[in-house]
Amino acid sequence: MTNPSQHLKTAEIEKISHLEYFNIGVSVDCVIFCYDDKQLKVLLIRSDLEEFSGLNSLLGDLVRPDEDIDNASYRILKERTGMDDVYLEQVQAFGAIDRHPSGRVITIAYYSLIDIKNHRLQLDNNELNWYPVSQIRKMAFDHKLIIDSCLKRLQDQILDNPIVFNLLPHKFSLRELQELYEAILGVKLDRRNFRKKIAIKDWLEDVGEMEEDVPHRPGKLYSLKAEYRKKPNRHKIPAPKALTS
Amino acid sequence: MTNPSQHLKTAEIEKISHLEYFNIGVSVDCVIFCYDDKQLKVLLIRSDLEEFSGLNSLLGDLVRPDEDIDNASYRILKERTGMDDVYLEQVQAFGAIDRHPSGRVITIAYYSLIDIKNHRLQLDNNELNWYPVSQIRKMAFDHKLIIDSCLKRLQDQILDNPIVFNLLPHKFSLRELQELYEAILGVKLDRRNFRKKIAIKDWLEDVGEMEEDVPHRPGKLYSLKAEYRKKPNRHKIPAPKALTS
DNA sequence: TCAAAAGTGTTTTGTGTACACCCATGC
DNA sequence: GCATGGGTGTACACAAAACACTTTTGA
Repeated sequence: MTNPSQHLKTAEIEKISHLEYFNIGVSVDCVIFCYDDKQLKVLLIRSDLEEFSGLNSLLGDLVRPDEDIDNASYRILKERTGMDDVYLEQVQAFGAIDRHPSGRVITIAYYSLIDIKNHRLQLDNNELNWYPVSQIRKMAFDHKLIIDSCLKRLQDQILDNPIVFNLLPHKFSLRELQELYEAILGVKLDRRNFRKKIAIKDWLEDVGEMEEDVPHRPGKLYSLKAEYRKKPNRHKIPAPKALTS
Repeated sequence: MTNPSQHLKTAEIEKISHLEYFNIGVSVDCVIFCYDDKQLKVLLIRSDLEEFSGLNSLLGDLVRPDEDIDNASYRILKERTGMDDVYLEQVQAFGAIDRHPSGRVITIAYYSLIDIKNHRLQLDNNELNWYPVSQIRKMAFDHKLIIDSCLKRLQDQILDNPIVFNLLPHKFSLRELQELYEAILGVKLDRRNFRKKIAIKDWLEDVGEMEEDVPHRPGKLYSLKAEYRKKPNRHKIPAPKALTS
């Protein structure tokens, strides 16, 4: 056996010998969630590809060769919504061979949570619009599959991480919060049990104000404690405990 | 406003107008776990790049333009281990700009579980070897980060899905199973509580045999029920319930 | 007979869930 | 005064955790 170090090659040689493989497009697709009208909605755009005429697609773009993939998703979000301080999280890559009619394009899916009241989009035409997640059917590309994956991930995350507050205004009532959880999880929750669980998590602080202009008894307003507001918890580190002793 | 359909373009035109973006390499990296010597180990290979001389890297390869990304990970596993009926699951993409010295290469990480006793690798040189996860330090590329992510995902999954059995021989004792869980989670478990929880999950069947050649009282041997053995549960669908009423 | 692990149950504690009544406000 | 949601507590079931002794085998 010869010395392994003799087999070493430089990165440059490595690349040149595989040039034909650098022929795949990489895109990022953002599943941008908002909460509006008691529904979880996703921002979709009318596809501009003839092949998908009449169908909606996610907001996405090709990743530039000099651009980090996380930055690409931020860029798309900034370009489309004008917001840049948002919760964004990668879900996974989708890479079926024929998922894109332009050629081989692998896409990396991100989901994002934004407060619609914090930013009014220019929805001045019917190209770009919010659609209730529950009503989304056929989409361009494999985007229905991507939305489903992102929704599932979101459902998993909200149980342990204080991220849903990115979908709400700064001040909100417990009823609003509960309705949001119900919209995301697709289930009805018991009010007393819900409040108990939220209280235990200790995420909220009473802002000392009440709801106004509601046609019933006003509820207290809360906001997320500052310590949780600073940075979204990108790296979930839930210690495995269900089986620990 | 003009009719939106006038703006439609074909996929072909779309691709031609973005040709410079089809200049990114896409690779797949496999974190191949096995369980050996009461330790969780990963299959690593000595890097053949000068830039990473002396460091180990994951098994990976560029995705071919006509190859599905899931298939690419299967191909790598097959080429390296000879096994093709294995548990494989995508974790996420890693796409920092400078993560690869050859140029812009985005990688998609998979983890895999194999039974080392079911297949003896040709480890006849020191290029390819199993390393205990707990002892892995510096690696080529961002592969340490990738391993950490995959381990975390594995830890999450084993609590609800019967996947660890891919790391064990067909027949095993409850002690072996418990030691495996302990190796993956990095914690000690209580024997009685562990057995209770495994019994509740109802994954196992008694094969009616006992351990042999052990220097102590032999334990019963179990195997995973056939219904769980057929197909690994690739699409985890855990109904969110912690907050439901 | 010793070492080493197999096998087994009970108690306590915490969490999830189901459920009902009075209160405050706007109209 | 009526409709609407706000706000609160208790009882039961189940799951998690702590914990110790006897049994079986090989050496």
